[in-house]
Order: sequence, then structure tokens, then C-alpha cells
Amino acid sequence: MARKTSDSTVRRLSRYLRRLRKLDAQDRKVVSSRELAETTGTTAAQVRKDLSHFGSFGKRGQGYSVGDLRVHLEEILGLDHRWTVAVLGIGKIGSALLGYGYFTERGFDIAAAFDSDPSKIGSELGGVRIQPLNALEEAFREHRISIAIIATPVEAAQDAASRAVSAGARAILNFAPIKLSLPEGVALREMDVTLELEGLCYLVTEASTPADGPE
Amino acid sequence: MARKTSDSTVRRLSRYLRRLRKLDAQDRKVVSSRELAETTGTTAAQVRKDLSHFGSFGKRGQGYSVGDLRVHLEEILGLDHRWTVAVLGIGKIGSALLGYGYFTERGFDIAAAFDSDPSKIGSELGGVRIQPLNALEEAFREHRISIAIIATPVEAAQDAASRAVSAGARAILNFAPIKLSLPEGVALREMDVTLELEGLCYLVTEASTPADGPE
DNA sequence: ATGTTCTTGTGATTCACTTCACAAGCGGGA
DNA sequence: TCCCGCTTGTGAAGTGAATCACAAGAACAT
Repeated sequence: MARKTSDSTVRRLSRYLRRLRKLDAQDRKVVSSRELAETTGTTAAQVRKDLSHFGSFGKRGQGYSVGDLRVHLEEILGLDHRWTVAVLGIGKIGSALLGYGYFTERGFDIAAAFDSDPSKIGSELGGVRIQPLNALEEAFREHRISIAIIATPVEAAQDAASRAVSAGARAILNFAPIKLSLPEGVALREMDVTLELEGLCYLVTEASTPADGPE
Repeated sequence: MARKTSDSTVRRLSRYLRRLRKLDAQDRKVVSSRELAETTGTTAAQVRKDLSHFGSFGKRGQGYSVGDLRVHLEEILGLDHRWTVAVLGIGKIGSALLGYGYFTERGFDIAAAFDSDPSKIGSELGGVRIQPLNALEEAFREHRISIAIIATPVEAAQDAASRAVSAGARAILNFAPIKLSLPEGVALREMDVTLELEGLCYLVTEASTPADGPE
């Protein structure tokens, strides 16, 4: 089943799941596609299309069982078990990630942290000891780490990523403002603050240029 | 000119600009759509389509002038002047942002920082003094802040955002894992680490389920 | 001049995602 | 049992973005 699920669909599924977990915590039993849509910023039809891609989880006339759908989505997204991640580069962003509370709560454990700066190595942050890069291979093997978060300065990002991949990483979350080149089959997502800020600048600028027309 | 530029186009323009600045620093004079495409992860046709949306900047047979195109893009994106931003919520992420070096370098100045925790107020981080939320309106006015970065805990995010908007913010960059509701006309971009991580989990999981067929 | 080579700019086409619209089905009440 | 209100699941239609493909044009050599 389920061929070629687009990135945007996956992102929406995550949002649905987030909502479902909240509803579940509130002991809600059922939810309609309409409500799910409104609270996650999409349309009812979209919700149903997204879900129907993976099976038929609802009851006509009733809606979806919060608990069941939650379990289904967790399974679809691969979130029915915890994930172990590593952070490479313990600068401002890396440090923030090590102490970021939502991770554990959402099923992600940071098992290892790496930096090349000798003065940082050995210290502990958020309960994780910072190790030198040459400990990377062993740590990845030992903890079965499959996701690497790249938070190094831009010059070091490609090397760090390549190294993580050869050590076994199958997915990279990249905070460095650079286009990483990775072997086929390694998943990649980017988090680029300045890129998003620049996008906002465009929107603000565009909205205030009296340049053209109504709307 | 230029009606309805899509988000994805704007994002690509940012990437082109980033590349052009680098080429400019290396004293490169011209660049082809092909090279620009390869170094930013898209196709030559896409680059030309994106640019032609705003005008005709290249020379047939030659390519684009690095300097000229850079200036054009900076103007299009509204990056021909500096922007002043505020950070709301000085927890892990907020602190990281205050010290994040790339901002200044990229034309963004953090002019103000706010938190509700009395123990944080008054202290200085990255050269910015942390203020109480009730100083927000005045600071926004004084510094003409148009972009607010929301880095509060999820419960406080909607309030913080609404307040920033009524104080004059015209764009919000939201780090809190919640769908903000904002008045029409206010630009919004989201940075959600767990959402991206979950997306990666899906990709990794999908890639390793022998479930169905060959590619 | 003329031809060759190169790269842009852009209509036409293809592709993928979203929205629409409605039959199918469930539960509850009379 | 039969009807009615409600919501799902899903083909069909619509929309918008990415890709293709090629004419237009620029430089340069001969």
C-alpha cells in the first residue's frame, strides 16, 4: 500500500498526530475530519485524503476514534518506538538542542554529542557527554543511531554529514545553511533560520509595495 | 509585475542569493543558470523560470552577472536593507538565537528580547538585554520591529504572537509546536524541529519496510 | 559577413497535489 | 423496519508548479 507519500502529506500527518495526542490526553474519544482539519490548518477533504492513503480508519457518520487513529499514525510514521539521535556540532544551536525538553517527550533520545573543539570535549550538557569526532563511529554503532543532527558551522557541515552517513546514519537533519550532498537513500530535512527569515522579509516587502494592483 | 510568487519560489530565490553572495566574494563575474542550479539543488530551467518571473536579468549565451543578479535578488527579497527583529521567549532556543552569529552577517539585527521569567529579566545575552513582556509595545515602536521570533513554550506562544502583532509585527517566525492563528496579512513561517524529525522517521521507516515491491 | 557555440527566456506540456462532489455506510429514533 | 442526519472514502475535476523543448540572441572566430 501507500506509494509515494509526498513530504507535505507526511508533515500534515505529524500535525494530525500531535493533535490526536492532545485530544487523547483530554480523553476525547472521537474526532471528525472537519475538527482535525480546523485545528491543524487544513481542510476536511485533505485530512480524509491523507488518511485514506493508508487505510480506512474512520466510521462513516461518526468520525475517527482518537485512540485508534493515533496508534495507526504512530505506526505509519514509525513513531511507535523511540528514536536515538546524535548531535554534531555543539555551538549555540547544538547546545540548545541538547537541553530542548520536547525531544524526550516526543520519543527522541539524544544519545551522543560531538564537537571538534577540545575545550568542549568531556563536558556534559543536558545529560550528554560531548565527545570528539573520532568517537563517532563507535557511538553510532553502539547506540544504533540512525538520525544525525548537523549543527556545525557551515564549513564543517558537509564533512560531518558524510561521516555520520558512513557511520550508519540514515537520516540527516541539517541546521547549517548549505546544500548537503548525500548518497541516494539517505533522508534529508533542512532547518534554515535565515532562509525562513528572508522569506518573511519578502512577504512583508511585497505586502507593502504599492507597486501593483488590488487584492 | 510578479503576481503570486509561491513560497517554494521565494525559498529558492534565497538560496540563489546565498550562492551569489559567495560567488561575489570569490570575485566571480558571471554564472549560468546551470551552475546556479547545481549548487542550490534544482534545475537550470527552474532557475530561469524563477528569475524570469521578475525580469530579464541574464545575457543569452553568457549567463547572469553575479553582481547585478545579486543586487536584483536583494531588492526583490527586500534584503537591500537591514531588518530588526525581536525574540520572544528566552529559553534554550531563544538564547541560542541571541548568540547566533549568522544573523548579523545576513542583515538581521536582534534589537530586543523578552521573557516573562523575572529571574531572566535584566540580564544580557549576546549583547541584548532581556526585558519583561510589558516593555514589548514600546520596544517595537522604538526600534520599528516588524519581525517577531516566537521561542516561548507552547502554552505561551499564541499570546506572545498576538501581542507582537498588535504591537506592530508584520511577520512571525514560530518555533513553538502549535498552529498560530494570526490576522490576515501577517506573514508566518514555522520552524518545528520535532515535525522535521518525525518526517525523517517516516522516510527511514518506509525505506526499510520490505512491505512492497521494488522502487 | 557568416557560421558556430553557448545560454537565456518562455510557451507548451506534463505532473502532482488539492478541492469538489457525492455515493456508501453507520447510528439513532420513530 | 424504515427513514433521517451525519461523516467517511474516493473517483473526477481543477489548479498550480516543475519540466521540456526550442526560438531568440550574444559573443567570438574565421
